[in-house]
Amino acid sequence: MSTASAVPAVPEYGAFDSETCSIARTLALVGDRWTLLVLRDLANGVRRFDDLASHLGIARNVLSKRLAALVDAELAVRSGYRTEGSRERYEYRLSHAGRELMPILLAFMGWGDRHLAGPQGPPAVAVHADCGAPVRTVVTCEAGHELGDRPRVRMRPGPGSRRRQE
Amino acid sequence: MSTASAVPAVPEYGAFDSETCSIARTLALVGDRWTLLVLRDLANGVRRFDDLASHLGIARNVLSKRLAALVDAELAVRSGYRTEGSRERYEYRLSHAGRELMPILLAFMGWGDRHLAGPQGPPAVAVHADCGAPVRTVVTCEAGHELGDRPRVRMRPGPGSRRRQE
DNA sequence: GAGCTGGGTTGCATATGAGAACCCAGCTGG
DNA sequence: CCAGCTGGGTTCTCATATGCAACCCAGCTC
Repeated sequence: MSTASAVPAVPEYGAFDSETCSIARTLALVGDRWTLLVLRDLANGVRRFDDLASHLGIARNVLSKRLAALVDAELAVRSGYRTEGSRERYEYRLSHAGRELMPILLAFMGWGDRHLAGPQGPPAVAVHADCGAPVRTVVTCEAGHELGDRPRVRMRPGPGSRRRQE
Repeated sequence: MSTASAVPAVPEYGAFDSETCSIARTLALVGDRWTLLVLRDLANGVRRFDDLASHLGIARNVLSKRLAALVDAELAVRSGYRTEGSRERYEYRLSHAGRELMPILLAFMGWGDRHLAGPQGPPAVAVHADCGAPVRTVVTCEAGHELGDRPRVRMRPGPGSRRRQE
């Protein structure tokens, strides 16, 4: 059963705690089946409960929980608004932290465009709001190299690393 | 209930099908609570069932299904290997397409580093395997602009776009 | 005062996940 | 030549999450 695996297969990496990892921590916030899609729609200006529910096809109770979790995590902000001749209603928008998730969404989009688009091409194109040119995510290193589609990357323990128990 | 919402709140965007979207399609493959973590570990060289199960803390039946799905989607490859004095065993590695998911993982990591790392700093640092310098993901446009942490992006329908039914 | 609309909550059926036990093939040691 | 170990799973049961439909409520218009 290899419990503690005295000699782990990948010593440098395997010895570190899986949950103490920025990927795992971020996924704990937004890594379920719906949250990233909710964020996508919020990023695209869909702000109202019913519009989100109907555009996403998500169950309303689930949407309710997701939105509450996003507000709780301060990735989204719920605020009241009122249009004339109508009582106060509520809407959701991304917070600054939430908007910083955009690169993640764009990375998903880039991969899907390259691997899952049919023969007709990608269903949507993301463009720079200022200049109108298509955008993409690239991986670069601080030495200025661009790492390409299959970046060769190694993980090193950082200052906040924690060894695995047991 | 606003079913078809004759005038959708975000006309240009809301009229398009939510599932016909590269983000949604990619999430359909890798967007559950475990798959991206499995991919992270595969990317870091953990290749064996027991090592994955014990490092991730994932239930073995779930790991089994996730790996089968990854192999099925050709994001991972299962192959036999044998060490001397031992029968044939199996291991999993990323395929080329799977390795191209790295930018997504790095985007998650970058966000978590900035928003969820404790006072001690990030738990791990991703470095360029060739030069050792830390890497990051950036969003750029084809006109050469760098879009920063909260990229201002607009979605336009692409060649493969589909309008929403009903 | 009846009905519409936005923004939800409640209750129930089903699907997915966790956790532990079990299984099987082939090596090795006694 | 059989017991036990190891890697790589499967099977079982139980808990949680999700989907779906129905319902609720407040304020506005008619």
